[in-house]
Amino acid sequence: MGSSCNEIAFDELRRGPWTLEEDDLLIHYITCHGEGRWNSLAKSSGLKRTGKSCRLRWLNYLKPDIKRGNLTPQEQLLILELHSKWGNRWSKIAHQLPGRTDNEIKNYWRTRVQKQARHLKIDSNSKRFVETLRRFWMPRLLEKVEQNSSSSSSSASISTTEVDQNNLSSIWQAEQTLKTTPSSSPQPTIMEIPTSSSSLCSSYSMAMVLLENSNLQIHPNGDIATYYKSSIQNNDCYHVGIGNFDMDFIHLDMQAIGPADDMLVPEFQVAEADWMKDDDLASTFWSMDELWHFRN
DNA sequence: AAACTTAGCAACCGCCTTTTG
DNA sequence: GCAAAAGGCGGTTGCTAAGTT
Repeated sequence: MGSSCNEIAFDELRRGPWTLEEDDLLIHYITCHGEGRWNSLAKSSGLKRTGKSCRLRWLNYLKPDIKRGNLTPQEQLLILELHSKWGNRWSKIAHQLPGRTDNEIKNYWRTRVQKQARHLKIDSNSKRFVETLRRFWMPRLLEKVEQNSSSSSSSASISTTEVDQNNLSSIWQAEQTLKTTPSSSPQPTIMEIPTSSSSLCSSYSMAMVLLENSNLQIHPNGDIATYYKSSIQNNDCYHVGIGNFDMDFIHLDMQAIGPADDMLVPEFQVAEADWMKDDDLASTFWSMDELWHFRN
């Protein structure tokens, strides 16, 4: 269909890995003219690439706010939770993880998570695998989050789990709102979570991390969470919903420690199916820590 | 040391949706 | 309202480095 001129142009299109020169050209062009209109951008910039290729390179690699390096346990937890909720909606999941791309999350899922499914001979899309993640892996990640935070609090090193005390107090206030709500209330209470909490990486509980992440991404301008409170075996239980994000928590009362150490712990207890009692499966899963990137 | 395998990830492909003229 | 172009998304491929035999 195209003219011979266009065919020649097509033949000249570059493919494969980008060179430093091409990256510089793209960055410089976008800095001057902004992103978008990728096809005309590709032509005007002098790059011998398709518009799609330029767009992908920019969004997945060159954009300044791209975060590089291993996913943190917090991020892994969030991916697992969101994937169980939304499935392979990589772009949607990526929107909940600042600086992470859909491609990166997709790769993570395929290379790490599906590998485990294969290892366990479980279909990664099956309910059973989801339960395995919830029962064995998510608590393990949670443990890792706690470990990281305690080690970071005892050293001066900067890490993603470093606590911003001001934001922590905001979260604490939000939690107080949660706790003071009558448990007999038949209607969900609306709770506002301050946006200033967005940069918090809580070292105290995954619940806080999840709240923070959800807050950060779903409602950037004044956030509203709904929750239900109930009580099981003397523990306060909460169901928290922020936007499309829902999760159950148990409140563990640790009075002597004080506000910042009061914990909300995700409730991963699910109805125990027979296969869950399979010691072999459990030990197989637990022994796979080294295969996962719990470091960082 | 060489051959082979595996893991990780950047990049491409094709399809679908949205935007533009 | 329609067709073409552009953008977006999920699936797949292929390359490279690291690990294993």
